[in-house]
Amino acid sequence: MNHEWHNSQPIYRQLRDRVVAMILDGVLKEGDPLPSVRNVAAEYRVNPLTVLKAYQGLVTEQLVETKRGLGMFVNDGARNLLLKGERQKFLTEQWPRVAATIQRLGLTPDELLKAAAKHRSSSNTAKKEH
Amino acid sequence: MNHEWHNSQPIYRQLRDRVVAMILDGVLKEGDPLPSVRNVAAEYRVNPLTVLKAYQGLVTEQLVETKRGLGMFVNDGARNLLLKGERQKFLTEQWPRVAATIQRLGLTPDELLKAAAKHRSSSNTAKKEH
Amino acid sequence: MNHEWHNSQPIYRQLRDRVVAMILDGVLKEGDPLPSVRNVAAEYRVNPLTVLKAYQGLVTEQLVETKRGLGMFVNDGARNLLLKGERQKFLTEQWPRVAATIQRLGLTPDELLKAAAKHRSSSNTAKKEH
Amino acid sequence: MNHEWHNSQPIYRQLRDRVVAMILDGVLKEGDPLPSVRNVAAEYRVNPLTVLKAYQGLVTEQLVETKRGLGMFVNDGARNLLLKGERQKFLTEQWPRVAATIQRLGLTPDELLKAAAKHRSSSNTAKKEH
DNA sequence: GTGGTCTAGACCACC
DNA sequence: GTGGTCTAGACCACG
Repeated sequence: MNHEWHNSQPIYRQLRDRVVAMILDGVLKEGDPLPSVRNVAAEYRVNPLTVLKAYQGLVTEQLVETKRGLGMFVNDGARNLLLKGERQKFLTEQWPRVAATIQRLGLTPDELLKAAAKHRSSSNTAKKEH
Repeated sequence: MNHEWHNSQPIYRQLRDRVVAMILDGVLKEGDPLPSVRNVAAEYRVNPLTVLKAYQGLVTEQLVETKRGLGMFVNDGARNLLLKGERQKFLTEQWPRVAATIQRLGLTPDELLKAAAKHRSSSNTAKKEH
Repeated sequence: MNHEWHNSQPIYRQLRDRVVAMILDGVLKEGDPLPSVRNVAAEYRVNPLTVLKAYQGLVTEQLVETKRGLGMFVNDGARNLLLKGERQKFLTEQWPRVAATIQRLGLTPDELLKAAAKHRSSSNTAKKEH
Repeated sequence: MNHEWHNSQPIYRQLRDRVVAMILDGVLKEGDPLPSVRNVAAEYRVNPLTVLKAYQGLVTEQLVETKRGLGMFVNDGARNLLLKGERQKFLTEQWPRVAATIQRLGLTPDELLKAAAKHRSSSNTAKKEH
């Protein structure tokens, strides 16, 4: 499988978002171990330091904790914390601008739904088993 | 009036988007001159070079054309070009990720509309006359 | 008729080149009056000062001279002066870079001739009577 | 080695053309990294911003792509893209005027070839190994 | 180490 | 008055 980066965002940010998505989607449950830095680095052909930086961000967000010698694990309550924090951030920071753009471009709900559906298919390769 | 920058995006990008919005909203019509680099720089208390960079981006996007010694002017067809290009870009690049987030956070259309409405009020100060 | 400016070069330069071309082509003979500043400005929808600047350049090049109250006239020997000076300038300044580009792009004499022929047709509107 | 600027064109434009030439000549192959902004700036004794401007132009031309923290790299297909684009641009924009001048000055192919040959010798210092 | 953004200030060409 | 180019120097984010 080939991994693609949208270069608009730093890689470590994209890695962080990826993990967050996995938690929200229930792919990673509380108590589960995160995939090891080395593995991720190898699979995504990225510098291990970059992965580490992403993971450490998650620690300061209190979403995961590290057990020395064992690895990093999803914290209890991580999912709820995320649901609260991310909703807030999304609704106040991201959504307003997106909504303005939608209106400005005169996009109909129909077009939006169609576009969303089309792109969803390309991203469910790794998601099948939950 | 006070101008605020959301520091996530570079200023010149925000300036560019501002002009694009004015064209899409019909505030700037085709053939109209853009506010001069110096004026914008003074009003927004920004370095002229930064404004220039934004404007030159618009030139390479063929939205704007410069007449030597006179200033920069909105090109014919700029609005249509924008409507086509920006819709395309938005639907394929920005929207899919936003839609995924919405679904992941379990946000309802109701919440979205409410949030959009709340933030719209803060931005219609200067827009009254068309 | 519509006049178009290639904005890569300043207008006054293009005006100057236009007159030079007319002299070289024999459209303007020695002793002939140059079209009046006012007329040119009106026809080309350009600021008269811009035309004046072009004409004054020709004076310092000793190609034309001004007779107060009468206008500006092509000097004796202007054509020969041009043939010498322009050839020299063209062969040392312009041509070497053009030749390099031609070689780099692998353009054949055939393609060049065809392209030249195609564009010649668009410019002989004003040239018919000599 | 001493680097000279022909002051008729802005430096950043000359830098851009230099890179384009290197791609066309095969000195820079697809996937190769461009010399770093800082290095070029130092070597040519130019402000880094100027080099950056040249490079960013290449990015918007899609000839080059930047990898965060690593540098800028020649895109796949850059050479072909150039061959198509530059030929087109040259034949329609530059060549017609040059051809007109040649004809006007009554220059013979012989004179042109001689002039081209003379200037070629001054520029093949660094090109030997491919 | 890489590129990216911004500032302050100078100078130029053009209209 | 307009935009355009360049410099010098600072600071930042990224890998």
